[in-house]
Amino acid sequence: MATKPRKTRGRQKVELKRIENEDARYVTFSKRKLSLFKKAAELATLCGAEIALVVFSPAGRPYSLGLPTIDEVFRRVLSSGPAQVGSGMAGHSVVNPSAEQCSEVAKHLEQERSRKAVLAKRLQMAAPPRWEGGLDGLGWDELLAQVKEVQELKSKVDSRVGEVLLQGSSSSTNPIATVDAWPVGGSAAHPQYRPGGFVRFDHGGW
Amino acid sequence: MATKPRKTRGRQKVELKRIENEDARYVTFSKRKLSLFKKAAELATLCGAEIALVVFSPAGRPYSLGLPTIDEVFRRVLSSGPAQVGSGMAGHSVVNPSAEQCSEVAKHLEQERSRKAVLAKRLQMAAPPRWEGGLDGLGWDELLAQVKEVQELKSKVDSRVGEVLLQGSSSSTNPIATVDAWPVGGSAAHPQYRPGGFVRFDHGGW
DNA sequence: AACTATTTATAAGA
DNA sequence: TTCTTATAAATAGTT
Repeated sequence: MATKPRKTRGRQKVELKRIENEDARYVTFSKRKLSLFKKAAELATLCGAEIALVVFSPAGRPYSLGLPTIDEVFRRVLSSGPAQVGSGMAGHSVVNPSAEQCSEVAKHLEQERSRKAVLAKRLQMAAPPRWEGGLDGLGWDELLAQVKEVQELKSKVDSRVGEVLLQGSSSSTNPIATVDAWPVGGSAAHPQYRPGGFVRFDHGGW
Repeated sequence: MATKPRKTRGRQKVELKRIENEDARYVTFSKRKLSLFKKAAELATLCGAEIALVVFSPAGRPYSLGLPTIDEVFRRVLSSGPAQVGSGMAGHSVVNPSAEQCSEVAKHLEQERSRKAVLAKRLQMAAPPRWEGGLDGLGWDELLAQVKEVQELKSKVDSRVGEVLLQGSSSSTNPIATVDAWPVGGSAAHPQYRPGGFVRFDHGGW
C-alpha cells in the first residue's frame, strides 16, 4: 500500500540561534513566553519557591511575573515564621504582629502606594519605554527603577495570573492569561477583569 | 511470552500543589530550576528577548539570570539603534557614542562598581539573607535593593551561564552551570572559573 | 547521578 | 492567532 502522507513533520529540532524570520520569531516568542511563565508558576507551587521574572519581547514589550505577591511577602516578614508558601497564596497564616511592626509596614505600604500612583500616571502619559531607542536620556538607575516599578505595579495581577497559569493544565481549552506591563495603545489594550474567573490582558499581538 | 517487566513507571502526571516530601521537593526544585533557566536562555537566544529571572529556593537561596549583561544593555542604550540581541552577546556593534554619552555612562558604571564593592562585602559578612526569618529588620526597599544588588553582582557570570545552558543541548554530558547568588559557607562555595570553558558554581546541594 | 516510560512542550502546517 | 499532529524535550519515580 501507499506510504501514509503525514499531515505535518511534527516538531522539528531547532537550532539554538536567533530566528531570522520575523513572523516565526514572533510566534515562537508568544508560545515560549507562555510556557516559561507556566513553568515558573509550577516551580513556585510545587517547591514553594519565590520567583520574579521579567521578559522583554523583541519589540521591547515587558511581561512580568511575581510570586508571591508583594503584600504576601510583607505578611511573611511580619510573621517571620517558616511560613508555608507552597500552595499558592492560600492557607497563609499571619501570627499576630506587634503594633510596632504593623505601623512600620503600614508606613512602607503607604509610601509604595503613593509612589505607584505617581508612576502609574507617568507611565500612562509617556510613550511605552522601549529598549530600542527612546532610552538615551535615561540613566541605568532610572532604567532599573522603571523595571522595578513595573514589577510592583503588576505584582498583584501577576500573582493571579500565576494561579491561572497553574490551573491551565495540559488539556486547557481555557484562554490563558499573559501580562502586559503597561497599556500599549491609547485605549485598546486595557486589562479586562472578569469577576469570577481570571485576569486577562490584551497585549496587542505580542 | 511473559509480560515485559517495566523498569520504571515512567513519568507520572503530577498534581500542581506543594510537594510535601522534603527530599522529593528538593530534587524537583533542582531539576525544574535548571530547565527553567535553560528555557529562559533559549527564549532570549531564539527571539532576542531580554530576560531577568530570580528564583529563591524553598530554603531561601537565591539564583538569578540576566540576559543580556548589564554592560551590554548599556552599550545598546548608547548605540540607541535597533541593535541585534539575538545570538547571545556576539556580533554587537557599538556605533560611536558621543564623548558626553561616554562620560555619562562611565559615571554610572563607577557608581555601580563602588556600591557593588560595599554590598559584596556586606553580604559576605552577614549571614545569607533568607526569606524564612532574619528579615524582620529590613524594610521593603532594603529587600528590593538586596535582590537588585544580587542581580547586578551576578549579571556577568550569569550571562555566561546563559551561554553554557544554551550549549548544553539534549545530549549533554557536560556539567551544566547553575548560579548561586552569593557564597554560602565561609569558603567552600566560591565560584570556580575555568578559562576556556564555562563558569560553574557550587551551590551546596541545591 | 543515571535510567526509562510517559507526559509536556512545540515546530510545522492548515 | 488558533487548532492539529508528529516529534523533541522534560521529568516522575526508580535504582
